[in-house]
Amino acid sequence: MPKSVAERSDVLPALGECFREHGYEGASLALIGEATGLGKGSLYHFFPGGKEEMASAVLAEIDAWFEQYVFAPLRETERPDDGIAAMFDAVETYFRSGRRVCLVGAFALGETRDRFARRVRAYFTRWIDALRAALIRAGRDPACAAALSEEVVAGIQGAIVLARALGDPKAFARAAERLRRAALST
Amino acid sequence: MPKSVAERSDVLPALGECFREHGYEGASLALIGEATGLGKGSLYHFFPGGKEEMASAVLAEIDAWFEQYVFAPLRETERPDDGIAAMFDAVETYFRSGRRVCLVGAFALGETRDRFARRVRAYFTRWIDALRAALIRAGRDPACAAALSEEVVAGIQGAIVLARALGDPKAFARAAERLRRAALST
DNA sequence: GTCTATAGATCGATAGAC
DNA sequence: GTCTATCGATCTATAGAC
Repeated sequence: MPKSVAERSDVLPALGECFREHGYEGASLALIGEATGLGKGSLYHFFPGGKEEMASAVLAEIDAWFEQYVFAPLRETERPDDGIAAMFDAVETYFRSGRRVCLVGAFALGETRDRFARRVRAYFTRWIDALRAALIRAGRDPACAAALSEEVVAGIQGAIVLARALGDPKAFARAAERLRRAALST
Repeated sequence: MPKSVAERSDVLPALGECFREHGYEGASLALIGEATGLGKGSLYHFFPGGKEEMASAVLAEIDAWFEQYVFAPLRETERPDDGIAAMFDAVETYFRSGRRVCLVGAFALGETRDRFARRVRAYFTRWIDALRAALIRAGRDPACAAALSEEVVAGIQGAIVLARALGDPKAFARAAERLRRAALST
């Protein structure tokens, strides 16, 4: 009996890991099929647009995850410091202390930057905007909040690069801790 | 008359830009031939190891460039603050305000991380070590210098990611200016 | 040293049986 | 919905003429 997948969203996690692991160009349909356990026929049934639609769906899911666990807490938590703390908790878990790359950041740096430029820009814009608003609610003046929000988001991306380059997850943890203190010390 | 290239080092700049532009997997030999103006025959004459040797040679050249214009000034400039300022000047020029990606960082994030892992790690280790030593010479205590050197190098990488993602070179400039002040304010 | 031609493998994508 | 078979294109790499 052939295995059946209820919805295409069921394969998105494996799809995401495959793109994270091999990059957009490097993630061949053979590797994707291996990672998802699906043949090409099934993959094209779920994603008629092929690999580009697969990557786009993964980016949309990442967007939704960050919206729920990072951006929304920043915007909606009553005490802004709680939202900021929740952001760091979520981010440190999500990126597994730098062992897991940020697919959006990797797409921004890599060969795929033009193909998904709008989605990539929207992700970072919303992150920075939500963090800046929280910092302002926490009592920072707008200019400081704008600079600090960029510093934190860029710092997290840089920490992932560094941790991967050094093969040292602790480098990510150190940077995250430093950024957390900088963001919370009003 | 067929054009002739004196040495393989003559094609390394174009080769580097091609890898920066398209990534390791994305830089096909067709694109590389177009970027360098050389046919496959010539490319394999200079790089018998194929694409992997091409990328390795590019990384070696990048390493040498940073050794000369970034690491050595950090280590050897008499007044450490001058070395640190020279580092920021060189880096801001080299990365063209974030319009040009760091190939080493991109390789660290991307699909190619294992293939060039040693070279990637060595690049970042030497950068951080040289900066940390300069900060200590400038009067910082060792723990602070270690943290700050990681912060600066990761911050630069993150600033490149962010500037590319937002399509806004000013985001790189702002981050570089902030990091420069943090590194120089003893 | 540079080129063209091409091998052999793999790519993304499609067709059609079940 | 899932599979296998297969298409044409493209890939890396090689061979050999000049």
